[in-house]
Amino acid sequence: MNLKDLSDYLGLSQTTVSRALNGYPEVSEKTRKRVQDAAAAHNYRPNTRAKGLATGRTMSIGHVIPISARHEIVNPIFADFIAGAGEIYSKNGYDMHLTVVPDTDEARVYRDIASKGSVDGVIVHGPLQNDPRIKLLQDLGLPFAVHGRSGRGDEDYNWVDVNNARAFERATNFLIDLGHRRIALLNGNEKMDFAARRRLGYLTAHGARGLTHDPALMFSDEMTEHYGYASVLRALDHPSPPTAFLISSIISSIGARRALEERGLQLGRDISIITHDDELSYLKNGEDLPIFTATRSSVREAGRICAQMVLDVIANPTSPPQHRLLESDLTVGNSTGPAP
Amino acid sequence: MNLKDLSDYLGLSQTTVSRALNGYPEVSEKTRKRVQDAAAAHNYRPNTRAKGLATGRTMSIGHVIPISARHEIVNPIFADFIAGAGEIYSKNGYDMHLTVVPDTDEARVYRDIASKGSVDGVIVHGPLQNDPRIKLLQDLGLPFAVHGRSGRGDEDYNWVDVNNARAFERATNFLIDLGHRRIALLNGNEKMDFAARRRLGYLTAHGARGLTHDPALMFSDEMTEHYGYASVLRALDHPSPPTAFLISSIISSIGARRALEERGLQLGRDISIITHDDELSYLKNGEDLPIFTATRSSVREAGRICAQMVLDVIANPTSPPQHRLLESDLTVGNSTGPAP
DNA sequence: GTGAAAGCGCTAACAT
DNA sequence: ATGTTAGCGCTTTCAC
Repeated sequence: MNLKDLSDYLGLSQTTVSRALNGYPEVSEKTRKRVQDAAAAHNYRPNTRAKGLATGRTMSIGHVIPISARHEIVNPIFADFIAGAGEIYSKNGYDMHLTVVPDTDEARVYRDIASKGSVDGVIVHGPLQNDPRIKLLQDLGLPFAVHGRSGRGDEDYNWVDVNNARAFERATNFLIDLGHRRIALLNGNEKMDFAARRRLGYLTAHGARGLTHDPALMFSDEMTEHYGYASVLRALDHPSPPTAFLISSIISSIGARRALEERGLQLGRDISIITHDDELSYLKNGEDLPIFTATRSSVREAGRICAQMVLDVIANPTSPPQHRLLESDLTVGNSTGPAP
Repeated sequence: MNLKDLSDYLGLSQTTVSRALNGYPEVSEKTRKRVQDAAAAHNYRPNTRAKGLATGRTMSIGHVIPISARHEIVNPIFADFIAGAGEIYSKNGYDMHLTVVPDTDEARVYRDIASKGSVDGVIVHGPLQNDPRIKLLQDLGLPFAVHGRSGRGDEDYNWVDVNNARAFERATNFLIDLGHRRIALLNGNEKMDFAARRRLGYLTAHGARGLTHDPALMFSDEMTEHYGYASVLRALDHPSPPTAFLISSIISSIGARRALEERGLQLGRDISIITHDDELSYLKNGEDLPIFTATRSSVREAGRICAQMVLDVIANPTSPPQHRLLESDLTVGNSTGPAP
């Protein structure tokens, strides 16, 4: 059932039917009602492509997901973010367009997307420090918002980010307050902006307390289970091993726990860990401690905000860039204890 | 740059340019070369919507992701599956179209998708037992493939699934062989087909050994961290607590471990757990044991297979339904030990 | 081997 | 308040 069929059936012109359905005021209420009923009865939906062609808007937003060629991992955070963004899109009649690319030829994909005219805007995932994609998108004139940031010069594009630096500064301080002096950092890949900021927070806390950090206890890589496992073993093999671990991801945390189990170390007694993204933090102690984890639900919220941002830019292309720095909102407390 | 601009520039008709670019044989090689070079130089990409309108194919596949209204969780498995599917799509010039919906109005979304003509086919995620979506899609005549299955009568649609029943049967047997007699099952929501099959495998193993299962040790819900945490605590509070846990998801496994830590139970000594989806299984013991986990990489492979299936159906709509039952391919061994 | 023209399903000026 | 008409950018007959 297309517009022509429907209008033939109703004995009206396509125009009138279209107007009735799209809420134009010049249609008589009686006609509108008749049209709407018929449309509903015949399950009519305007063809998206035709509508897009005619209006010049696609009503869809692109998400480009870079995949490391090296590892078979996709950050699970992504799923929650998508869920949040999806909510906003549905609510506004938008679709979501996903492209999965090897991180090697991302630029090409953006160019494609722009010239194929398949989306009205784009969300950038997993920004690196000084990510070239941002300039590229600006040059292409494609509306976009970034989940995260990309180094300095954050003023001239739209982004939503959590305060990673502060989160890790707080977490580190918390462990220092418990008496820990050797704190290992299992960070993400520090080419990624979020990981660089986390590292910074970790270092800031050390600096403020006059503590020196030990590079041998600082790890950086894609946050797989195996990485968590292997890094913990390496840290423990250090002549002067850490008494606490600060872990960037729940997935790596599993590997880390496995390694600690193997070494017979009991959490909260022999060793402490704090894991970012760990939803369960608040369960163990109800105390109102400072906060530093970005949980699944806050990632989802970030998705909502980010999606809304692109829609805003599309609606009003000349408005100034928007920024949102989210503070995390859960309390500390996973398997942490005083230094042994 | 569109077709008209390009053909004007070349002094050719749109027809010829289109033919040259789409590999039609009647174009002279000289012209073709000239056209291709110009297209590349000007970064020309045919407009997707216009092409779609003209050909009647959208070159895009829809993925509909149901979200529980109740919980803020999205199965992380999804991300890996998407990654695999995305690879296949890119390779074949297809796009991926994502719709996130509250599980309450999924049917409407499928109807929308079908009548809006925005995709050539669909992948069904997270099938329930006797999922009504399958009949709906068959009625709508939309090509589709299911990730997973949907109860009995699996013959008349396309699916890719892992052998969940066998996986859990093996895992249970493995624990029984180690001497465990009280094995708790932390299953997913048993309305979902995969969870029902896992339960079945668990029960089959008990039945074959003449053991009775204790319903008080069998849990079923969405696989959140909190669910893992709470279920383990409940199981341990049982007058006759389990000596082992079989856990359906790595996310719940984290909660479970947290609970065990709190009770001071040491894995592999006081208590055993085996977690489905745990990538690290093979690390601890190199032994060549039977296999039962679906890992991230095999989920990715499932995504590839499933995507290829829809493309096949689209290319050849009359071909008989395809089925692929994947056996899992990693060895046992996470935090398991003999019964204490 | 190349081009003119119709049409995919819709919207939006421009009538009336 | 309703209809006519001309596109949106492409593919595809049909003609030369």
